[in-house]
Amino acid sequence: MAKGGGLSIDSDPIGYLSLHKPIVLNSFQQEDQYPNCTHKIQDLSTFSMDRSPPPQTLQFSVNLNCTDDHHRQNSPPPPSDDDDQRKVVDERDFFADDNNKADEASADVADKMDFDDGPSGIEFNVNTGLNLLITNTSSDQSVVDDGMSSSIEDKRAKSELAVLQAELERMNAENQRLRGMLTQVTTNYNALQVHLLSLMQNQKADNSVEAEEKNLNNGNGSQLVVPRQFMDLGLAANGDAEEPSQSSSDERSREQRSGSGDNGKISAGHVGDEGLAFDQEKKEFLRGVNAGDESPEQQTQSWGPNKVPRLNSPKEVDQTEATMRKARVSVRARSEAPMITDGCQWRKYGQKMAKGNPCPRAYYRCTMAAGCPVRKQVQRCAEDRTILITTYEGNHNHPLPPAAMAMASTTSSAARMLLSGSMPSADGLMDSNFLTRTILPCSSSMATISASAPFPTVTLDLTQSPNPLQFQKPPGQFNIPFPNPSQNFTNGPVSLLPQIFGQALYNQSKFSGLQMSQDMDRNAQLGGPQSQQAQQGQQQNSLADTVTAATAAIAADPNFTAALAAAITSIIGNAHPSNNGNNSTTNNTSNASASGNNNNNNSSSSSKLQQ
DNA sequence: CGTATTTGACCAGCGC
DNA sequence: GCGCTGGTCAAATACG
Repeated sequence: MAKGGGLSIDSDPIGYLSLHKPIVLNSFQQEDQYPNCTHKIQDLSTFSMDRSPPPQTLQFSVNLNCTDDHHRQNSPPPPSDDDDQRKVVDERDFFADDNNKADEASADVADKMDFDDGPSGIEFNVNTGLNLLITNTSSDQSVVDDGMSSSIEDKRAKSELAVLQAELERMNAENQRLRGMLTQVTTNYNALQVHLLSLMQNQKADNSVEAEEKNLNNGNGSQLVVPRQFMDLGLAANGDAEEPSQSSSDERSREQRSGSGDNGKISAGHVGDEGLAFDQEKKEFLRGVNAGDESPEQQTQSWGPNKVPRLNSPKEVDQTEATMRKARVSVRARSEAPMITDGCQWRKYGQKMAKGNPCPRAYYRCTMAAGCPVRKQVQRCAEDRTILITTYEGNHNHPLPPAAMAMASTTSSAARMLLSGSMPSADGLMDSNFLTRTILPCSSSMATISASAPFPTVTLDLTQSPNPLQFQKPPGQFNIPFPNPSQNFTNGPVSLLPQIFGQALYNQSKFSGLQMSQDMDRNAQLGGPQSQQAQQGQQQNSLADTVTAATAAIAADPNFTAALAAAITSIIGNAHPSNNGNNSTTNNTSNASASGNNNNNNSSSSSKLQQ
């Protein structure tokens, strides 16, 4: 049996295809049966390759044009129209040394035969879709045996194979180019990160100088003092548990309601908490409540004599607190599950029907540690009930698992983003244009800041509605791109998000800039002379924190390398006026990312809460 | 029996 | 002051 033209596919260095094994394309019939057969390979240009780990698949189709009539006489009847399935020919058959096995393989190859009565005899086309299972071997020669021994056929086959090789080379070149782009993007990302850190460090230095100067000039910084609640939205998830704002007011009110004799429960709860500054602070507060020597408002004012200086006006304090303490972060995601998995343990403590929404709103509190003040509300969107709206409030007072740290970090950063953005404005409205221009130039509706609501809220929209105005978002908003924007979130992908940011949080500890940001938070909470300046610096840094968290998250996991490229490309592309930013890239990469990260960590979340 | 959930009641804030 | 609404409490209930 004569072999056809040789097919040699070099192993591509990039990994697109590693092919050394000889390929033997058996004819449909052996040549000794049909010596005059003039099979002509018409088309060998359509093929695709699979980059998945070995065994790899090379899939292409072969059109054979035969003018001889022997096939009509001996060939099987034409297949039905739907008989176009492509068969996978096992390597054992294709690369068999003896003809018998090759013949067996040949029976698997014939897929589609289109008969055509030509003027000079019978002519029919054989359109064969091959799905070759290829493994990496040491052989370096591939041979196509179409059953014909003529040199003409061999040459034709060779020419077609040359086309194939050329296509392979083209794809190799394209792969190289894509790799180069990825490298470039990664380099740019690193450069931006370094630049960001340097800017943040410079900012810190400037703030320190300014703080000293102001202290010298004014003697006190009370005029610009930020309420404690405002500063509590730090990176508590990093293990730096801080007393969140919500808990302060909540427990204050609770204490007020319960009276002085009902503090044991709360106090006991804090015994087991991490050794943190706010514990002493709260104990002092509880002591004050027990003593009953201060009204709630006075307690608020004197909340932290060692933390935050008293404000000039108690009314001013209350108004500021009322606005600031309730800063929230809302996450919108498509999910059939009643609650997204965020790594924390939650206990439901209430459910109410909210106005304007037929779906009830569920109230949860974190139960991972006694006295953890974090609350969250879960409610389905009235317009689209597949969308789950989860609103987080407060900071955890305990260490969190990575998955939980993720969401906590995200919400914390987002909240600080919100607060820092609203700070400079007297009416509580942030300069969204500034934020949009400077930090988040992309225009997709992924995150929204609403400072006009009674409580300033950051909304991270993971649903990416085709119409950003579908949910009537208020003015003053900017967006954060996520690598998985258009995914129809189920419980799986939703829970993936915390993993992303959780990993990012691990990396954050390596970033001096973020550490500096945390230091600023501590300074602010300690109410030291640099608190207000630190807060000012925080205004800039908090924005960068979130962006850094997102980008670091992607970079942290090799599986998200493609997502990194997509995300940054999206940002760059959206920043460019001529690019309106399509989602195809991010969609593809996100899918790959999701599939590459199978360790969907539901970890410590209460399974009951998922039902 | 311990824990989690449900659900009606209560409270605070806000607007009229 | 009254009503509305959001948020929380806590007794009752469900569940494992």
